[in-house]
Order: sequence, then structure tokens, then C-alpha cells
Amino acid sequence: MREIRYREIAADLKGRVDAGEFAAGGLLPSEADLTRTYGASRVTIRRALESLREAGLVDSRQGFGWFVAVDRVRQNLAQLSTIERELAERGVTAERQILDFGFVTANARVREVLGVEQVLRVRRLNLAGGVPFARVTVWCPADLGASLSRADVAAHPFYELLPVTIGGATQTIAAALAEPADAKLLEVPIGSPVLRCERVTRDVDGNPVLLSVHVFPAHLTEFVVDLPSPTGLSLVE
Amino acid sequence: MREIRYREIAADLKGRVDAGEFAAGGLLPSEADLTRTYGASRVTIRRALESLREAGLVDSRQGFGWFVAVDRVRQNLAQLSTIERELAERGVTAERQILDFGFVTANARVREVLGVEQVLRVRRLNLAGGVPFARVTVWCPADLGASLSRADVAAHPFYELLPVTIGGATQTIAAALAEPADAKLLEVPIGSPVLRCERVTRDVDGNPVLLSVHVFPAHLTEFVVDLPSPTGLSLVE
DNA sequence: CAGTGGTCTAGACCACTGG
DNA sequence: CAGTGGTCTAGACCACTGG
Repeated sequence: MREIRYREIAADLKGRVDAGEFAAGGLLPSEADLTRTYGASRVTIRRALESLREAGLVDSRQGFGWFVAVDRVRQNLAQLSTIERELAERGVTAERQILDFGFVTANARVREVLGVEQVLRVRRLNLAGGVPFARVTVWCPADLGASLSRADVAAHPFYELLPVTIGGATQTIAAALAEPADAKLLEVPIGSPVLRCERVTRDVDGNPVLLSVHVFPAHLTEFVVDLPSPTGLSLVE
Repeated sequence: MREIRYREIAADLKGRVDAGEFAAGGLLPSEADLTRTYGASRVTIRRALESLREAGLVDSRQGFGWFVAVDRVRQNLAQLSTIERELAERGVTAERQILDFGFVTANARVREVLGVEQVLRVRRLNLAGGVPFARVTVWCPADLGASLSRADVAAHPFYELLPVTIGGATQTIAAALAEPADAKLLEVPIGSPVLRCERVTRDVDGNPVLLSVHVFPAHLTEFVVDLPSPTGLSLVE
């Protein structure tokens, strides 16, 4: 594998930021300084910095400099980046803690969506760097879940484990207040704001194969949607 | 406003792609051709192409070329629907009640986004069938808003009134609790959950022309996002 | 093989920030 | 004002695709 210089520089800078070499909101060395430090051209330095900006780690202002971003976790829907990947780019380890794993009778909503009576239900907590950032419940038809182990669902994204090809998903995003159980798991006060997402995942033939509900504490999470065409702008107007 | 060459080129190429000059999946001219066509350096041409790749319009393969992206994922992703659109489809009348209309000095966030000191600020309440469902504040540069009247912004979506062509927008979606003033306007209890969206709307050259904040009561609103591609499914896993 | 995109250099001019 | 990032040029070498 050829070494890509701007990626090496980006990785090194990320390490320095994560190590706390620069304060949150603090300035990085100037591009000119970095050029000398890394022995690379300014274009290459900027390319590294832009990739870190893309990851939400740093930002810049013309005439001022590059500084450590003090952003929230952003889930950029349109760019299809995963929250875990963004976290990984910041050097934060993602972890799934399984709270509950078992076959149950579907409730009304699950039956309505998946069209079966018996389902595998998995409840879990997603953590990033040891901090809980999502409480998730996933349901899938019992026959599809028959071959899955508790260790499987802890180690892999659910949809990667299913013996079907995923064709798409529909996700709703709503606001709610933290219920006592979720508040405790997510380490936030009861009644604090949360984002609540419900997702229906389908196979390539359009059959629903997963239903999941995700609860995020509001102070850690926001969704980002890019609307590249004017038609998208009718959104809220 | 200075003309940014790579944005001009990107806008022109986007127009040619949208006009069907290149078949879906078809090759674009080579970078070398484009440098001659546009009289720009290869770096600038690539920057324009990269921005179109970012938008999901084109893609490339080394040694092969740039081609029109078959999987227009991002465009599909932008198909967000809202309660208002659904209401509109049911024949419920939408109404804008202007709370405040005036030219003010930009606050820090507005200045950061729009890059100007003087702005037109419009606060309004959106109603559907007489029920308030959104409290909205819109800022736009004073020169762009100079020709707008209070009646204009009550009668039309803001972006339709601007003397610029809209190129896209980026919207963040977050959860919060209703503040007293918003609670009263939206007829919900103080501290009840709300969705809070901030949107930056840009012209075709990528210049920000509108900043807006939208507050929706959670019980009336949810966002729906379709994720047609399997890659999109890694979103929260 | 000729042609393509991916990476990189060493310059340049400019707008902008802060003092 | 000196220093900063934003944009742009005209080169270069390389890995890769297809014929």
C-alpha cells in the first residue's frame, strides 16, 4: 500500500488533537508552520486539514487560523457517513453493550411492520469512548434471527448479520423526553430532550426485515441533512 | 462578491449533467479536456469535480475517468417530507403569521453564516388549518431583503422571493425543550419536547443567502428520511 | 501502449483577522 | 501592519484502466 502523505499528516494531526496538544477551540499551528513541520507542500497540508474539517475535528476562519472544533456529533445523512465512522475518525472507540437478547411475541407496531408474530428482540446501549450515546431496540422476524448469537449482535451491525441483501430503509426523526429507564441508561436527567428515530429496513424486494428504535440524548446528537436541489427546499416552507 | 472559479465550473458542469449532455453512467470529458474547455488549471477543475462528487452527481475511477453517478443517492436522500406537506396534500391550508419584520444588526451566528452586518430578520408562525406547528426565524442579507415587504414574506416561501437562484441547503435537526415564548406561540407546555432545525440556504455558487431556525412541537412533527442504498444503513449501527 | 485520474510540489495573489 | 487562510497556476510522477 502506497503511503498517502496527506492521510499520514491528517492521522498525525488527529492524534495530536486527541492527545490534547491543542485546547478545544484552540488554534493549530499555521499552514506555513505545518508545511515546515511535515516537510510537505501547502496544498498537501491543506488537504489533510480539509479531511479533518470534513470529520468535524477542526475548522478554520480566513485570516484567523485553524482551530479545534467544539462541535457536537453530527450524523450527516446525505453523505452516508456513519456515526461510528465519524467517531472512529476522532479516535473514539464505539462499543455495543447488549442489554437484552431474546425471542418474544411481537407487539402491535412490530407486527404491523414486520408482519410476523414471533420476533428476535435485541435491546442495546451504544457507547462512544465509554459514553452512552444511543439506546437501541431492534426487532427482526424469528426465522431471520434464528442463527444469530448475542455475541454476534454485540460485535457487528445488525443488518450485516442477516442472510438477506439490504435494499433500503426509511427513518423517522422525532423529538421526545427521556423516559426514566432511558434517562438512566443514557446518563441524562429524566425529561431531558432526546431524538427518537424509528427505522424500517427492507430487503431488495422491499420486504421489511428489521424494525428499530433509536433514542439519542439531544445534547450529544444532531442530524445533518444536505438538500442539494431546490426541490428539497419545500421542506418546511 | 468575488467569483470563485471552481464553483462556476461546478455549476456549469452540473447544468450540463442535468441537461442530459452526458448519459447516466456516461463519461465526462477528461480532466485535461476540461482544463482546456474552461481555461483553468487541473487543480481547479478537480476541485469543481470533487464538489460534484460530494453532491453525488458524478464519480470517478482512476485510469478510467469521471462519469455521471448512476446512484444519485444524495438526491434521493433529500426527499424529506414533513407534516406540513402531508397536510397540504390533504387540502389543509397553510398560513404564515408574521410576528416581526425588520432590519437589524446580525448576531454572531448570523454574521458567521451570512458574512454581513445588516440583515433582514423575519419571525413568523406557521399554521396548518389554524393550528400553529412551527415558529420560524429567517435572516437574510439586508441587500437581498431590501425589496421584500411584510406582505411578500407572509404570502410566499422566503427562498422564492430572493433575486438569486437557490442551489441547495444544509439542515441540522436537533431536539430541545420549548422555551416560554415558543411554548406560548406553539400552544404547548413550557419544557415540552421540540424539534429545532437550523438551515443554511445557498445560491448556486455556494454563497449562503438565508439562515433560518425552525422550532416544531414534537407531537405534531417528525421527519422522514429514505435511505435507498445499503451503505446508508450503517447510519446508526 | 496511450490516456486516465490520484497525488504532490513550489510558487503566486488575494481577502481577511487582529493588533 | 504582518500574518493568516482561500484560491489558483503550471508543472511533475505515479497507479491504474482498457485495448
